[in-house]
Amino acid sequence: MRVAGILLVEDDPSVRTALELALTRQGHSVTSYATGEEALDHIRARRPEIAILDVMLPGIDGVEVCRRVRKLDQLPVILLTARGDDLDIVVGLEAGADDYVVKPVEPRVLDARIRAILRRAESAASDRITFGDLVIDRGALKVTLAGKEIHLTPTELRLLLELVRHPGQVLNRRYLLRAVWDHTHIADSRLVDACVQRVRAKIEPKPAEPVFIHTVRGFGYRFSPP
Amino acid sequence: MRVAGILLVEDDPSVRTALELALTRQGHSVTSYATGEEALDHIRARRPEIAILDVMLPGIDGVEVCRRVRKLDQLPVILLTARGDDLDIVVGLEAGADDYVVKPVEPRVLDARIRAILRRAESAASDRITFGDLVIDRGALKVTLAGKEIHLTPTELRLLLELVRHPGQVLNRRYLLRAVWDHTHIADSRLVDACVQRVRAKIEPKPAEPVFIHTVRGFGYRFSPP
DNA sequence: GCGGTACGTCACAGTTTGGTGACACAACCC
DNA sequence: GGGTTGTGTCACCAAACTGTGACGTACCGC
Repeated sequence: MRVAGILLVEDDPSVRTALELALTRQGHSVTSYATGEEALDHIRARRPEIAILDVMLPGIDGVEVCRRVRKLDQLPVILLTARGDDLDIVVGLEAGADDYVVKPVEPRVLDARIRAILRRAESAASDRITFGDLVIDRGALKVTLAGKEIHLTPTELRLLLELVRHPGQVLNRRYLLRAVWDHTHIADSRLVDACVQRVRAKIEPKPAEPVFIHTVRGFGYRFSPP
Repeated sequence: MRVAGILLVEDDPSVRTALELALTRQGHSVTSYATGEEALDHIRARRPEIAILDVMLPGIDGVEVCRRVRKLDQLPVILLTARGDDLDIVVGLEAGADDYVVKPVEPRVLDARIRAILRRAESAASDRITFGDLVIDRGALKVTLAGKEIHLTPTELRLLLELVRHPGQVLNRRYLLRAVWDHTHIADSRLVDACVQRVRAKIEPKPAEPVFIHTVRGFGYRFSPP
């Protein structure tokens, strides 16, 4: 299961690569940078779910990135450092970090800490569902594909949500007409098909070979993640 | 500065006393117990702000207390242990703990971790919220934009507060009518829209391209910081 | 390959929706 | 009372959305 969009900032290429690999193996989707400046740009542009910042960075350091992020946002932050100095920990946490982890760290432990923080951060926040690159936020009514927000019209969104509510199930047109359009419509209308097509055009990388919304000839449509 | 009602559970009397003393010195108000059973009773009865649980306890251990607490509540939990085993950490965090601290711990560090967790837990409950340039002071009922105070009428303020209470969530008009106007109004009234426009006119730098209050066509409005 | 059926595609006009400014009225305060 | 402020409503407009039907295409059993 893919979980979070993680921003990793670490200037040492070998550590960065190792952590990125480890986190990816844990099922996270990771983007990494070597500098604080890039990280801040990424945060503003892409809104990751959590940031893991090395404290020692050239230019803007991790603690400073953390401080600036805190002015904008509730983005959870984990600080990462080679030094386990108590004062560093206190300063880091005072800067607004949610956790402070001393390198070297076991990937399992880092993963558990990430999940603990995300659990806390998101418990009050919206419920979102992730299918590979596709993220559907039912609270914010936002759909993103590979981090890019997709605009769906109300009907399209209702249709997608209805399909997603029953992953793997085939939903026939009559059912969808009642659930999404809530009227007992003319049975043989191209309405559902047209709407499915519109949704596909927006969320399917290749609409002709859909990976999310599959046609089940003679029955209806099935949403199943790739 | 206001501090927390902390529940401390630790069976070793000398450690318990030392921690209690240290945390009290940091300005916290601490209640301590030696067993998990007592802790659960206290949590149910007294609703502390945060629990610090030793993992090794006679009877119900800290991890189990944590698990049970999590079924009830969002109460923040820090697990405390003499063992720094990776597996323990993972298990503890998976049980729902917000942090995992290995003894012996510097009081300053424990304090910083407590504050970091409370900061996040209380950010939703705090009196002042900042979204970029926009500062909303729920205690003083004052709104400032880039340092300049904005005058909002009572209804406008209630609407803004309601939206801000659910950042990122789409709130529909019916909900807002009940929450802000508290009457089950005529369903198709432009009341909400008009009020949103008025708030926008005051807090949005460019009301035509709002950055705080977004329209979600067909559903309602969403407050999300820029 | 063929006929028949089911589904995909498309453009467009009618409809819906929300933004906007004006306005009436109530409440409130000198 | 007279002015001021706050609030709900309305009419109008632009923009966005959506159902529809015609037509093209894929699929299936034979």
